[in-house]
Amino acid sequence: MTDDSSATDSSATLPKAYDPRETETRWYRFWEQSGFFRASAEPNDARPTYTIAIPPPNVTGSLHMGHACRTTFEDVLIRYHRMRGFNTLWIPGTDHAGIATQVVVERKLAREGKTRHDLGREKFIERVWQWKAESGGRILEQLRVLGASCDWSRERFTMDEGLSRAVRHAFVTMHREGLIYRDTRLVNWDVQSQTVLSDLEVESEENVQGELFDFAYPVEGGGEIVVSTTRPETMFGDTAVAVHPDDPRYTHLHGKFLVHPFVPRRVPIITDAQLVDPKFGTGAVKVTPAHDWNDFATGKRHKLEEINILEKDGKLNANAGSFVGLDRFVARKQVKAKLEELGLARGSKAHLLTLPRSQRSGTVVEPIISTQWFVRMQPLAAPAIAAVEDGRTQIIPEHWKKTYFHWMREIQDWCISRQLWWGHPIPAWYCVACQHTHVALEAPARCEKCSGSVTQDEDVLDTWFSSGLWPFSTLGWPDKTLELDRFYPTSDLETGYDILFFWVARMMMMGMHFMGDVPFKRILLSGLVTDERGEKMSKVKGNVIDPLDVINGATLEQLLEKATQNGAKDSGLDYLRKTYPEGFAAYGADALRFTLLSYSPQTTKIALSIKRIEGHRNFGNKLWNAARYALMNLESGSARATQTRPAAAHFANRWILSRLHAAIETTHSAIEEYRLDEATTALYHFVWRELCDWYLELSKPLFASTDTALVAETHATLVHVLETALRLLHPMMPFITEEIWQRVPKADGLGKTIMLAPYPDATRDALRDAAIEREMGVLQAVVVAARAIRSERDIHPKLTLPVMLCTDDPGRTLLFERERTAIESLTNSRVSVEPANTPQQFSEQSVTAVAEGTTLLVPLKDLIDDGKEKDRILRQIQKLEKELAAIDKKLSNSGFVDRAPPDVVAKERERKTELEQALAQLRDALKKISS
RNA sequence: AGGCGCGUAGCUCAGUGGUAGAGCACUACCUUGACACGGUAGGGGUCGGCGGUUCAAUCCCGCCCGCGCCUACCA
Repeated sequence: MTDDSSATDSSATLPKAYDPRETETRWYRFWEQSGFFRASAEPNDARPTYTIAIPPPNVTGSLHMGHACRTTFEDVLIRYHRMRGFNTLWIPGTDHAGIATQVVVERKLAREGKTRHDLGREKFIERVWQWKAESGGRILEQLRVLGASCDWSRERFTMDEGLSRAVRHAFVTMHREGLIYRDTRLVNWDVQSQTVLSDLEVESEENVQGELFDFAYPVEGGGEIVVSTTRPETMFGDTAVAVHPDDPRYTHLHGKFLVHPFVPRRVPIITDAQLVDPKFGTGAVKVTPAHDWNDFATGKRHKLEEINILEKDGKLNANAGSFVGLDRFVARKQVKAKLEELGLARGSKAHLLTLPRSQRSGTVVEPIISTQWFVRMQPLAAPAIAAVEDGRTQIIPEHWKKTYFHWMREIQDWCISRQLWWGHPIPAWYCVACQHTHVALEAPARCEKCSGSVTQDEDVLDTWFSSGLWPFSTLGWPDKTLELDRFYPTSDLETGYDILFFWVARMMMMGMHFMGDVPFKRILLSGLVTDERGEKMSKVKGNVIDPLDVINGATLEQLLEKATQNGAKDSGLDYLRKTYPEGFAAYGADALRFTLLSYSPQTTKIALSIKRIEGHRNFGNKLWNAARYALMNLESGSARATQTRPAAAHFANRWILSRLHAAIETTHSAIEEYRLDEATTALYHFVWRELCDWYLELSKPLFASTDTALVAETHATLVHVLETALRLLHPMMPFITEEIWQRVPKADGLGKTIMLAPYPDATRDALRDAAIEREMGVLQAVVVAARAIRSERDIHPKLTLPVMLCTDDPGRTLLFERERTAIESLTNSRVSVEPANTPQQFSEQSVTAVAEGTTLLVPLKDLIDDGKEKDRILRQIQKLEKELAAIDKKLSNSGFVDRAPPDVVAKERERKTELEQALAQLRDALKKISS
């Protein structure tokens, strides 16, 4: 804590340092209560629309950096378009997040010593809704803290009535069209959550150190055949052993049978060239059709029996004989032991394998045979592929297109039923009497075939089924609404690349299918936010950075406490201690936003650095102080911001208007290209380096002038540039810009809020002036050179020095004479403009520097150390000689002169002349010292 | 195994076929009436390696090394 951070300066209207905490909530409340976020539903509103459907966060979740990142990006696009006069709609909402939410509630129940089965389905779902009521909406409050300007009046939830109706409608329609079907096949089973999973919900853990276990099956009538397996317990489901048809080792066994050592079963030896690689292991493969993907296919080829050996909880069932009731991993050990005992074990070796794990529970997924609902994907994928191919939807960055196409072209049918209780019930009913299946929007009273009674399918739909409809279900679909008509297709979708398949691809398919048009025109895929080491944030690692802690501040103790609560390991706590010994200051939402925006969208990893956030907090403070300076000076005049460029004649004023022009244009094109990182760089540079470092400094002597017209012009320029810069920055830093903007003196009728002010326009707000910029370049070079002399000589800033600017160039002479006061003010010197040959005539000892064809001469009789001065000049000479040599080499190369573009050659020649001139001047200076 | 991406200053990252950039960190000096969450001036890089194309390569192409991710397979 700095000692006087909250102190106020008596002479200024603003506190010395900007404190975001109180400001941010205050302005957000004002915006929301004023209805500024609302999209227009006016039937006659002719403005173009700009729409984003928010990626709905988990309703019971809380904000993480990934959300913060996307939300900020979306908010910038929304605010930018709103300021540009679009009818903008940002639809907020939440997802019911089936498994995730159910697991959380089950865990809470477990703490009471109960399971969901103790409660029963109805009571359990009540508990989930209760939990949703408690924690739901928290995450939306957190989006508000970030400044998200969503149209909250249109907030949706994937399980609310309207969206549930959309889900039923989609299911029934697709079923009628033959795109949804029910089938019995091998699926991924999560024994912990006790539900089936889609392929995408299975993650593979690579290079796990496992064991390849060999054992022998006795052959009927004598002999044996040895097989290898990583899952010995599955042998209860073995219904064949396969060998390669051409493998001579096993030819004599073709057609024979094996004796299962544990259960009364004859196991046939089959030949299969597809399954068996004779070079692997023993060349003989046990076949378990009910529990392995390849074996399932093999079983179908050979019409093998499919024997399920697992209960839903992963324990072995009655098919495992005396092993019944054992957990799969316990069974594995015992099977091996028993085989040893029987003398059938044939050794084992270490083996690297890939384990399929449930994305949710982390448990090893078991393939089992089960009856489930599926979506036929190929017919849906085709139009979604075409839409990206022909550019109706653009993917940014473009390289993700390949990944999208690859997945879409190899797409597998999607298992959409889940054995959960929390989710959309499947709108299917089965006749108790005749088993007939009814799929309908509402429950049928009785079976349409036999009039028997019906019961509803007990399963629910995969969460992603409802989120796939999000871009249009939130707009009222399946009804034909004004909103659908106006806002579909939406404009941009911003999300993490990790859910490209889960969500984005499915929205594309659903959108094309139901709306006949793409759901969004652009897909913007952002990277994953990691800690500063580039490691994925995880609760166990303890490296999770909560956006709210960054915004509101947190002590190290608070960070450690939170990490501990989340189950962080000691190494994680050490990391926190080491990396953030001081905790976080309250950097504010603006600083966090600006930082998240500053990372290139091309990158797949956003290694969030707190130092960078701090730097952007400092940037906000810089802006704040620029405003303090401006407001303080404006008090003495009557200048008002008008949102129209003032007529400026003076050098400094014209220069800043010219730089403003560049800043506006760069920001504009950067946003249009979704390069918000470039926009932040441009704005940072403009505000700090150009506005503060140069213009504000140049304005100081102007305000001291007695020329009242000049002072008035400078007032007008200053207030205009400040007000425009605020508007330019507003989408990225909404809070501080509003806070300052409200205090800027403005002409009447400029509105109540910066967020509805027009976005700056280079033509209206600024004026490019290339000649002035060139002059300023000369002035800056001379100033920098003079300052360097001071700095290298350790001359105290308070000491005013004489500086001679020696040149024969009439333009420069004029410039230096005209801007003498500016140069003097920027360098604390007394400037005189002299002829170019002055150094030769100057007999006193002096320090020399060369800039822009001008020799700077600073007579410093008492302050000069000849040796040091000589070294300094020599170093400068060496540097220039090196550059000159490189240019000479190029120019003496006929290939370059003949074949390079003429302007490039001309540029090199020009630079050569400059260098030669500068070198001559430096050598003169050197000679003078040496003599 | 295939695909994609990455490798640039101590750190985090931009970038370009024509003299290598930013922020932070670092060094020195400075509390000057906007700002020490600051100012001024500095130091620091054979742009992962090797070849090729080119007048010219950090950038384009090929190979290699290292890292990350995705998809598939693994008895």
